[in-house]
Amino acid sequence: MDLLMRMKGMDGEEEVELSEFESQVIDFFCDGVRLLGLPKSIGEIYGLLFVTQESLALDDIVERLGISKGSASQGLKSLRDLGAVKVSGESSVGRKVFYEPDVELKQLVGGFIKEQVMPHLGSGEKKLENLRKQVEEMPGNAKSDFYSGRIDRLGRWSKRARFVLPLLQKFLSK
Amino acid sequence: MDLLMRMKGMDGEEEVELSEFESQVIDFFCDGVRLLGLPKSIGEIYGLLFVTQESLALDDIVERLGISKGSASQGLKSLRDLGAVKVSGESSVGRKVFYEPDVELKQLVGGFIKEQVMPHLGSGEKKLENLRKQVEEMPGNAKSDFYSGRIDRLGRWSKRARFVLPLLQKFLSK
DNA sequence: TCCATTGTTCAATTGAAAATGAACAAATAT
DNA sequence: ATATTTGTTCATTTTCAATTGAACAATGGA
Repeated sequence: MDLLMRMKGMDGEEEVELSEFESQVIDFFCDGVRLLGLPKSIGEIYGLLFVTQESLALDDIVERLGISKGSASQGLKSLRDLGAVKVSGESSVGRKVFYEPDVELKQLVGGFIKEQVMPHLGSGEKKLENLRKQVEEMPGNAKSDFYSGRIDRLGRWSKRARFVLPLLQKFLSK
Repeated sequence: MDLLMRMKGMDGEEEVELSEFESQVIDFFCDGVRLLGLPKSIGEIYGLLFVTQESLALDDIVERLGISKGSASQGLKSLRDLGAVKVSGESSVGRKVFYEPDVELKQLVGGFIKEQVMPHLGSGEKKLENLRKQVEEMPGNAKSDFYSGRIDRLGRWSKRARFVLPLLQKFLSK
């Protein structure tokens, strides 16, 4: 790296304040992710990518949002897992990675369902199975009948969810 | 209130421990409400009602769950607002109110959509409208075109949500 | 090789939201 | 009237998850 680039590196870290418009769009996504029970930083990062025409690297995100590198790294990891951001091809400099948002609602919802909802549904069903066994081992009486009915109902809820979630995705396609 | 009843009141507050089965069902609902971004106490209260054949009053809930009266009161209010619990008729003693759970999935999901999702959707649309105005006041150039496209996209997301949510409820009915 | 750049991990800190508990209100019974 | 039961409110405390920041890889360039 030559002198010129080093100098650019030194004072090139302009604290590029977010415009009012950018801030408001980012806030919009912060609200959105809170509704989904995700950390605010994820909304900030996705919001910044959404409102920025150029793809951004981790350092850009850290500088523009004023968050820590750790937060940005973890947030980007979550967003990658969710399929909400993708790696842009135009890297070229070293191993630096640039990100851009996936802006297709269907993909976003699909990723959320797959990563956040399905795992919970699965572990819930395991717990249900365990509960059902406990009921079967109880002495048969009015109370165990009541419990059995409740567990049955939970089982039906679970089935409905597995039926409806893929449908939901389908209806978002077009 | 006579002496007998007073005495019953004194040692009638048996710390009725939750059975292992009851605890596990309650845990099940705690996990569930966390996924929806609601406080744990709401899951506990609904879970207790769900796993109890008799309808319960606020004091019963406080005693059996070992939570504060304030928590129970607020939790029950939320659950009433969500339409997840209803007041049982069989009160009779004073103004004491007994609760039982609504166990119809369709009702529960409907209440959640109406109380939690729709308000957010509405306030989001107001923000969007405001953002669109800001874009219209920008000097026309490549950047404002990009912004305009993004805001359009968010508008379409919102429309899709309003279309799909009622559909979701419908598919849970039977 | 060795230094600079880029990114991850994780223990410690912080902060936002939930729970507490005491004061208060409202209704009923005595 | 007065006391008791029942329930709500809200300022404080607690809790737990998100964030930080420093240490640690891993890669690439000089």
